[in-house]
Amino acid sequence: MAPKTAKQLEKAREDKKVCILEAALKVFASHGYDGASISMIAREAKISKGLLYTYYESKEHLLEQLMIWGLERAGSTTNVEAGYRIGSEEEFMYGLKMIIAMVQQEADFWRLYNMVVMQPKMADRFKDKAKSFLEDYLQVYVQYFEDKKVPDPMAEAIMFGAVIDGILFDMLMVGETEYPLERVLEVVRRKFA
Amino acid sequence: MAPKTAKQLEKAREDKKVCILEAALKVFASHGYDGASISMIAREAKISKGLLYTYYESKEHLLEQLMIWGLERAGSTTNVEAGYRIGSEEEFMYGLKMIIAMVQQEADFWRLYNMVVMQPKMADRFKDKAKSFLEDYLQVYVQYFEDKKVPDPMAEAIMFGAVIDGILFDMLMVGETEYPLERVLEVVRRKFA
Amino acid sequence: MAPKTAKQLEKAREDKKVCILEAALKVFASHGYDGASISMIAREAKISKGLLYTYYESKEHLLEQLMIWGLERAGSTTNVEAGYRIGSEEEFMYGLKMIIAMVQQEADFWRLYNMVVMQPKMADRFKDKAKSFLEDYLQVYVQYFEDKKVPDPMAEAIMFGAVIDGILFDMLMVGETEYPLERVLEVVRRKFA
Amino acid sequence: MAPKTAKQLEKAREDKKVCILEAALKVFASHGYDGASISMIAREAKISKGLLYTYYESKEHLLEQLMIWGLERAGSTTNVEAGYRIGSEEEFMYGLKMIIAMVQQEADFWRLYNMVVMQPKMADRFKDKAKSFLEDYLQVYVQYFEDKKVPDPMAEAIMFGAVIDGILFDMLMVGETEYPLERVLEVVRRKFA
DNA sequence: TATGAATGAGATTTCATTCAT
DNA sequence: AATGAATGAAATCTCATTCAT
Repeated sequence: MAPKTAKQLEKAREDKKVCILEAALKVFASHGYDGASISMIAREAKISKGLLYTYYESKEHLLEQLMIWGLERAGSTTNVEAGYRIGSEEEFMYGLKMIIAMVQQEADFWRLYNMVVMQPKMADRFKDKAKSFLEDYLQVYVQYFEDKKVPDPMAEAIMFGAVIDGILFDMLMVGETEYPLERVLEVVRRKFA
Repeated sequence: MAPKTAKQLEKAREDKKVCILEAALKVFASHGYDGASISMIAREAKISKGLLYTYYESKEHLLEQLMIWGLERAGSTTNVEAGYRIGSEEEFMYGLKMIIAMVQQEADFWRLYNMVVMQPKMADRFKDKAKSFLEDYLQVYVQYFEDKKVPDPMAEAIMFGAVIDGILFDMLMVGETEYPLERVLEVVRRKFA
Repeated sequence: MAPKTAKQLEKAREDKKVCILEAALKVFASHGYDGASISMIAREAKISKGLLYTYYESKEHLLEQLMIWGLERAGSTTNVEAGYRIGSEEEFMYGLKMIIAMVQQEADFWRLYNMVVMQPKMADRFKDKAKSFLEDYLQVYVQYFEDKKVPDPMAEAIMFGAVIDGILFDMLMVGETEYPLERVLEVVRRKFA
Repeated sequence: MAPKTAKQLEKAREDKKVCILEAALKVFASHGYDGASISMIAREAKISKGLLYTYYESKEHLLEQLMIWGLERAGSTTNVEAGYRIGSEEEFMYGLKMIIAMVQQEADFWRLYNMVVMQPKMADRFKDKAKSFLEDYLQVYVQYFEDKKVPDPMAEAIMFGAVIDGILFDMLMVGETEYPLERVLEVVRRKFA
């Protein structure tokens, strides 16, 4: 049952690390970083506290890895990359819906992300990690608004970013089932697309 | 130190309570609810730990009073009340700037507010408190967009709310000095006013 | 309203001290010495904590005075004094009923007394206070049993003391309403009177 | 220090729990429940405060387990069970001496027991636990007195119970060395056996 | 006389982390 | 690799006592 080769061993370690990250995400998201305890996370991951420490050297380190992992997943889920170019209104709306779907799916991560960035001391430690993700994003939309010849494409893109952040924030806050997403997206289309 | 008359005593108590709230806000905002300790708050307020408990019966109660206090201040700072009606584009923009100024001034409170509402268990306990404040707000803008005859005034108002939330979120996150507020507000004017 | 003469003043102080003792008794009896707080006692006595300290210099001192006061009242309620002599079976039973009535009336005191004497450190401090009260008592019964020519009057008196203590203990424990006192006293009469 | 097999581990846990109970008993008995502190108990048990909480979830829970443990030991030490029947005066006196010996041996427990049952709030929580122990006891003596054809066997048994309680109370209070137990037991034999 | 704000020590409890097995 | 007992520091909270008014 136990993996034999070095490769299998490495794979098993990776799987366990992900399993721990998932447990940590669940617990951090519902109790906050400080409100969560290592015991809770270990219990959620169905391993002992001691073992957890062989994968992540401290609670702080675990949070850090969790943020990296979440942002990476966010980056790879949305197909926005540095070179990507939005070609049509349809593509614009499709991309928007993708982002929202991704946040809905990873609601725990984004709730945690929001909590973390609101704490200046914590935010500083993760700013770099979010930066490239956000900048790629912004650039794609600056390009889109330039193509549309709006007066101040950068400001337009920043404001569009605020729209997304605001919608997501409100949805995470009130619960997605109660939010009239379709109607709001229709307004977004009228204003931006 | 103890004033003589009952009135003065009551006044002194009130002052001290506000002093503690201010300290608590500062500490909660920068460390989060669970990350903040009563010791830190007492030190910030320059009183002993024990004394804090003659004013607020528990850490939880202190947070609750802080949320009430902050939302009340927010409600009284902005002149948005149930009956208010926005009459012109100038008034619309003025109101918007007021909100932003308020949040900038009370940045600590809004950072804390954001952290709290992201934690489902905590959010539930404060939903009622925020509800009337938010509903009054929404109603004023629904009215404004109705007057402007936009297709779906409710959705427009909700989306406009998301714009505000998004801008504020981004500003709280990156720090207000780095945020190109003027240019973004210009875009808002073009889109909504 | 305030008393003028030194005598009235002294009287007022005495009254207040008794009022505090009564409050302390109630609170100590239901929470135990360590489980009771000065705040609770002051609240029960409807005075401030500060004022309490002008009457009793410490919590310990308050307990001590309470024990003295209670034992004195017990001594004065029962008409058992050093010289007293029980003359008949009727007097014997009457005296027994008096003791029981007294403890029922002063149930709080005796509950507290029991708790205190079970703690070796505390008991030592109050042994002297209870001693004379108990010795007078014992002597009266030794005399009675001598008159009755029982084989070992001292042992008989000690055992009779145990009977009283046991009945009272059981009554304090189960609650007097549930205790079949009449029937038990009838047995006592058969055995001892 | 941590044994290997699950069985050994369970055994070690059980041993440690008993070790803690013994320490708690000692400290509770000499300082009372509220007067005793977790620090004192941990020090007595030679473990850290923190560890105590992996065995007992709270001070209250520790007391509860201590009462259960003590009553169980009392029940198993005396050979009085529901079906047992006292057949002779010798057996009667033997049983009595057994009870007294048990209480002498477990003096700390009974001192604590007495303190606890004197506090109405506490007593309520332990009444059920003591009930079956006491009822079995009572029943055995009711049977004995029925066999002896005394007028009111139930009252006789209850009074006999009071005798035992009284003797034990007095012994716990004055210290067993000073109590003329032999002579008093001789009186008991004359009256009841 | 009377108040209750204020303190500081200490209470109960939690938890990140270590380590023997 | 895996466990969870063990620790110690720190958290929340309580309370006897003092003191300015």
